[in-house]
Amino acid sequence: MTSGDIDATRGRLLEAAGDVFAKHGFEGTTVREICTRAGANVAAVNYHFRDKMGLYHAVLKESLCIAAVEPGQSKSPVEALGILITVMLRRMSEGSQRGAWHVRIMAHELARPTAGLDQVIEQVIGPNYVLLRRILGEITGLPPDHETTRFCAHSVMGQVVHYAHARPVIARLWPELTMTEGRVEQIAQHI
Amino acid sequence: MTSGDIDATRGRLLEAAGDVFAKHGFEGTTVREICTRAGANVAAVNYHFRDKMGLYHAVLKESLCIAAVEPGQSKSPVEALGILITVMLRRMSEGSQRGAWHVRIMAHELARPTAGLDQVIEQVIGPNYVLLRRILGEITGLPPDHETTRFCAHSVMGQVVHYAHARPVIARLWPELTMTEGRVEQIAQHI
DNA sequence: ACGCAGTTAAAACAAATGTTTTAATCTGAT
DNA sequence: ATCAGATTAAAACATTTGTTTTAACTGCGT
Repeated sequence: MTSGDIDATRGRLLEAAGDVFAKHGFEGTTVREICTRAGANVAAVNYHFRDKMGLYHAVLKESLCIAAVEPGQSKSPVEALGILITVMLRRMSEGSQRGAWHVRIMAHELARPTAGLDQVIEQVIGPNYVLLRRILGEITGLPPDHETTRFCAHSVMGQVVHYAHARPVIARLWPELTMTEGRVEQIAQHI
Repeated sequence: MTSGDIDATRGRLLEAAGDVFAKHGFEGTTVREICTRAGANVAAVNYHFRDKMGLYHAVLKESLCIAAVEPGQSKSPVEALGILITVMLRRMSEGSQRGAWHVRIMAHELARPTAGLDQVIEQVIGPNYVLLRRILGEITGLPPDHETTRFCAHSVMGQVVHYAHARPVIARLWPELTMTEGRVEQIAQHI
């Protein structure tokens, strides 16, 4: 099994690890559960990746490369802002898909940071942050690194991630809320 | 040691447990670390509280009773909103004090909910939620359970908790930000 | 002094976890 | 067919975890 279906078990390991890490966080997951899900042996993790930590970083690298946001630039700034918010919201609201991994993992990293936090910030949050500030700067007429622009950016990010991270709380406070396209207009209206 | 300094080790246990649970979450903490910090024996946890879980709930009950927010009602709605936001922000920005426990614990509960989540929602978040909606309803002229009012409440809560939960991220995105009284005016301005 | 209930200390236990080791199995080229 | 290297499987290891057990200690009333 050297070539052809390159590393079937390695791929299954990554897939299972993404699910379990997203659910339980790094410390909370056991390599045995990952291997059971992947139908692999316990030693497979230490063979294909070096560590449990090596597998974690591999999962992050895999799930982050498809997470960058880059909407078209042809629209007006306010439209671009709406598009960006929509994209972020939609990405964070994806069910249990691959794209939702880094959101769940992010929640765990916020509670208990590991070395993976810098990875996520550098490759996903940072770019989105500068893009958001650029758009907001165009809207307000202020430079992107102005204090007010930064505050606005944090307000937007705060509201967006709130609907992703605080979902269990929101579900209890407002059980009737369904996650459809009706929220993008709310956020767009709020600015 | 039946009376007088009622349960010295029990109190030390609660104190240490609050710190460690806030740092590591429920699953991440070991009863041994708690007992070491408290200068108690390993069996002390199972003696004074029933379980590790019993200690966890005791910590929550202790740290939640001083967390309710109830500002004076004599001001105008917009002033009340400003006061409420200020109080929430200040409470969440407290250093490593007792009052900051439930914020850190909340971050862990969001990432990995346990039975303690309902406790926190019921005793802290829920009351603040209805109070916030009442104030917002007075401002907008809409009923407190109107859809728009709820969205506004979630926007406010999202921004507030963002500065508390996403602190490690913010620290990397905007290292120069210092947590003073300069933020309350920002949030108050944003509404 | 004695005993008694409440409390603490030390040791042990069973289960779980990350990792390693060692042997088996498979694949493809010679 | 055979050999070498890559991959998988099974078992074992050392450590850590929550919990229990058993004995020692403490203060206090009789």
